[in-house]
Amino acid sequence: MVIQKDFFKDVYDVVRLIPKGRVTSYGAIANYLGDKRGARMVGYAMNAAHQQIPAVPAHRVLNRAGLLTGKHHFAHQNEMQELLESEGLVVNNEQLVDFNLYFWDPNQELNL
DNA sequence: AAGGTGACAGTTT
DNA sequence: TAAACTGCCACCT
Repeated sequence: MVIQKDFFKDVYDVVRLIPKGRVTSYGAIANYLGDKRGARMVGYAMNAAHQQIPAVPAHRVLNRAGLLTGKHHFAHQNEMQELLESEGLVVNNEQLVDFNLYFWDPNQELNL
């Protein structure tokens, strides 16, 4: 498949809009897309994010608790944490410190 | 064609 | 208060 469904494309677009040093949650993206129940679909979409061009900053997308649930899907399991730390964020035991502080809500920031 | 899985989230016990 | 279960919808076998 050359392209992905619009839902996936929209997910990637939103993720690419996340500012450097900020993070968001799957549910927030799903909510922005209007599918509050589609949080799992967002995560599934991210599963194919690695083959998207330009690369989608999937490392900025965490779960509701701020856990790096998807780090296992990266080329290197520490890649996600390294990238987050590279952006000035702090990760402790698979969890982002002050997740709420760095949280980036598309519905709020994009002022839908 | 049908069933099972999954980078989540909300509700209930 | 913390832990566990169910609900959801698209993709894969």
